[in-house]
Amino acid sequence: MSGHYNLVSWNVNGLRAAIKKGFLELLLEQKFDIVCIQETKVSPDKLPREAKNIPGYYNYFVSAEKNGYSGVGIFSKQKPLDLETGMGIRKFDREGRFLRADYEDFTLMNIYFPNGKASQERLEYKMDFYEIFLDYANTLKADGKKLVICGDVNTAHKEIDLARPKQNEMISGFLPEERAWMDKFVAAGFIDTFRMFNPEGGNYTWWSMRTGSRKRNVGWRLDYFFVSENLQDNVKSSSIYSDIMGSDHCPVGLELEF
DNA sequence: TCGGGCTGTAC
DNA sequence: ACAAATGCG
DNA sequence: GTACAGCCCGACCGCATTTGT
Repeated sequence: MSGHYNLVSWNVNGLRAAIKKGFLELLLEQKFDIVCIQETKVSPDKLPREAKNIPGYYNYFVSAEKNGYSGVGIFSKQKPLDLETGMGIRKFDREGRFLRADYEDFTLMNIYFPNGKASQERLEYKMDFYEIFLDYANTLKADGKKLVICGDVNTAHKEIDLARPKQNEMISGFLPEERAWMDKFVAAGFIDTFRMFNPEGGNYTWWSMRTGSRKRNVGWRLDYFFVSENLQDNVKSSSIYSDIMGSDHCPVGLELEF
């Protein structure tokens, strides 16, 4: 069995706006075998025709019940053997944050984890989502599945993962409890693939739009590719495409070799 | 995220 | 049809 | 009385939707 997969994950901050800024080029160049996107902010019936008719790709979407909110999607050259559109828990599934695609060589999960900044309630919702997801991933792992987990995790794991750690210790996205969950997730055997190759600070995937932070690189690393330990040897590279514009996040990438 | 305006403390 | 306000991040 | 560190607060951008005229 041998194969090569080039994957990319991108929080596009509104798919329709991203398309106007040239998002579809990423697909038309055919460089990636699988493209995972988050924050599509669109329901399937409002999705532009051209996004559904990209030569060479199957496409799958879930959306929130609330209009213009959340939503994730996958473009895939290979047709997955199976597709799941949620974790099976209504309070999470109604926000369109989870897609799972099963391939012969691995199981892919594309996730837009909740943002906890708005209120205490939303922080609790985020922490609940984290716990349920870890249970879900551990169950698949116990089955011997090879897991690839990507998306917007909405937490910077360590001090090295954001430009202003001290100022944000009490802000959702870098709270002790959020970071502790990421410790637990990693301890459970899920590998932050970017750190397999790059130990340096200054590598971020999100920059605030409000004060021109991106050109000064005042950012956070919120977007990740994780793999289960049984896939570690198949990881060929993991990257941050910080020069690709069109969203307040930039894409992250993973190359797998079987 | 960043600056202004306010407080308090140190010298 | 356009402008302003709102919700969310 | 001046200097400085620390805290609080508000404006800030962009997407999509809803509301108002």
